[in-house]
Amino acid sequence: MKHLPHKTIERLSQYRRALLICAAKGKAHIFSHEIAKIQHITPVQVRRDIMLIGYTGTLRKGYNVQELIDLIGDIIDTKEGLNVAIVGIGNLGRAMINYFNGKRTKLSIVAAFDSNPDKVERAFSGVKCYHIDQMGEIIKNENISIGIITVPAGAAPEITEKLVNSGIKGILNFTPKPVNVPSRIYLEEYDMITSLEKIAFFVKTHA
Amino acid sequence: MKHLPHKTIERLSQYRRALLICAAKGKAHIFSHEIAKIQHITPVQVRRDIMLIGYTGTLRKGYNVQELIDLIGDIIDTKEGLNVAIVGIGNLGRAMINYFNGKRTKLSIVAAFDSNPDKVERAFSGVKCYHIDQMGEIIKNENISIGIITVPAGAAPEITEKLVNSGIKGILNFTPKPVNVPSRIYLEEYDMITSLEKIAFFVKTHA
DNA sequence: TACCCTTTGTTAAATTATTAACAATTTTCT
DNA sequence: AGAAAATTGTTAATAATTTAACAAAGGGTA
Ligand SMILES: NC(=O)c1ccc[n+]([C@@H]2O[C@H](COP(=O)([O-])OP(=O)(O)OC[C@H]3O[C@@H](n4cnc5c(N)ncnc54)[C@H](O)[C@@H]3O)[C@@H](O)[C@H]2O)c1
Ligand SMILES: NC(=O)c1ccc[n+]([C@@H]2O[C@H](COP(=O)([O-])OP(=O)(O)OC[C@H]3O[C@@H](n4cnc5c(N)ncnc54)[C@H](O)[C@@H]3O)[C@@H](O)[C@H]2O)c1
Repeated sequence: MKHLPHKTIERLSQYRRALLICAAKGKAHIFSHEIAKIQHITPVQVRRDIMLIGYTGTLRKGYNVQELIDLIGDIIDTKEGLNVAIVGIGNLGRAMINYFNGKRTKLSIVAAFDSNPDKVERAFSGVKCYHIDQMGEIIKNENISIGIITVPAGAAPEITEKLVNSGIKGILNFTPKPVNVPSRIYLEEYDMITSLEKIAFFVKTHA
Repeated sequence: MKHLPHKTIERLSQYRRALLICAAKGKAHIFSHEIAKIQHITPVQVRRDIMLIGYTGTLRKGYNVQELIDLIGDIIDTKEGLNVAIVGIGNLGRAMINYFNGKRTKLSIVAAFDSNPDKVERAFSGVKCYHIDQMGEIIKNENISIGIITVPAGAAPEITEKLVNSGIKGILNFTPKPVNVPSRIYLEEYDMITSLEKIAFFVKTHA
């Protein structure tokens, strides 16, 4: 197994999410076309992705759900797990913490930061909120490697810089303001408006 | 201008978002490399996208910001605009309404739905919340064509079906449960965990 | 004027991603 | 046993996307 395509990594994450649900329902084996149905893709693509990670199913029986979950874990997760911090405990930040909380063992939100004194020193869905000035210290002490940005757009550049200076390795930016990071840092950005506008375009052109 | 690639549509939406900020700052012209810098892509890609939509800049002066905004609008937006509904007024739903509110003229969230009686008949960031049972009626009356799903994952299939039966044209699903829709409906799904796991993978392999 | 620099627009090449095709194997059925 | 059906694994083909290459044009400047 050499270089996994970007898109394959995304799909593996999604397969695992679906597989965990199957496992919870007591399903022991799954066919490529079942995974495909769930993810709205083709069975060939599923088989190809699984081939790329070197896993082999059983003919006419499909893939062993638990084995596949474990293997995807070996690829995506690190042994000790990675710690995550979230900056900005507004509506979106709270939604994210709340959603994430307790979902993953290998990826955990261990700290929150905010500048509003009403929020610091409180816990949100079990995650303690610190003042933004403590960021450098906490990120180092808690060995945090990923930061999620959910502050107002105007504060994004400043927060990004703080995260970078604190030694973060990856950033997920939810503000509509694109931020700049050194190339060693992996940056991912998401904005709902792009998703909606894409839908709008296809609704329009398909009409 | 024939078929615009999927990816180009996404980027056009992002360009416009950035261009609107530039316009607000009073910037009249912009170079391909400036747009590229903001979006973390190459200037060639920007020029190519702009070529595909048939716009032409001025040599050594760049693109006219307002013209480009307008043209992207012509491509993505419909003349009268599209109406959007959001289902599930929890943390995430409120974050989304609040973010979206007042941002776009051509795309507006005109109704919210929830099953919790404490939430119906109230307004959230200016959007009125109706009971889920009124969905069919309101979607037709208000001419809503896009639905955003932010209910608990378990309720996603049922809500999807309701939206489909109400005649919705496009769906943006934020629950971690992939849903099924007829092929005439454009579906977009987003899950933060995929983003985070992708970051985790690249942080791990780049280390 | 002649030359250099910048920046666009476009075609061509390279890369990445998806889909198709099909052999191989196991199970089921007759 | 033999035929039919289902399903995986893999290679080959196709399609989509990005990147490179470069000509053309405008402006600055010696
Ligand atoms: N990408 C998306 O789809 C999407 C959706 C909704 C919102 N958003 C964006 O996410 C961000 C947060 O949205 P929200 O609704 O949670 O906003 P919010 O105003 O509710 O929350 C912002 C939080 O950040 C804190 N904050 C402000 N300045 C800060 C600073 N300098 N340092 C640390 N903390 C600071 C505030 O105290 C507040 O708690 C906004 O930028 C919004 O535009 C993005
Ligand atoms: N994609 C992402 O990145 C992301 C992030 C956070 C949360 N989520 C998901 O988004 C969803 C909402 O998250 P949240 O934190 O806002 O949850 P929440 O519990 O705060 O809100 C859910 C809302 O849906 C309403 N609801 C429940 N059942 C309903 C039904 N049958 N019909 C109509 N309304 C109903 C509830 O009354 C509540 O208001 C969850 O599925 C969560 O997993 C996704």
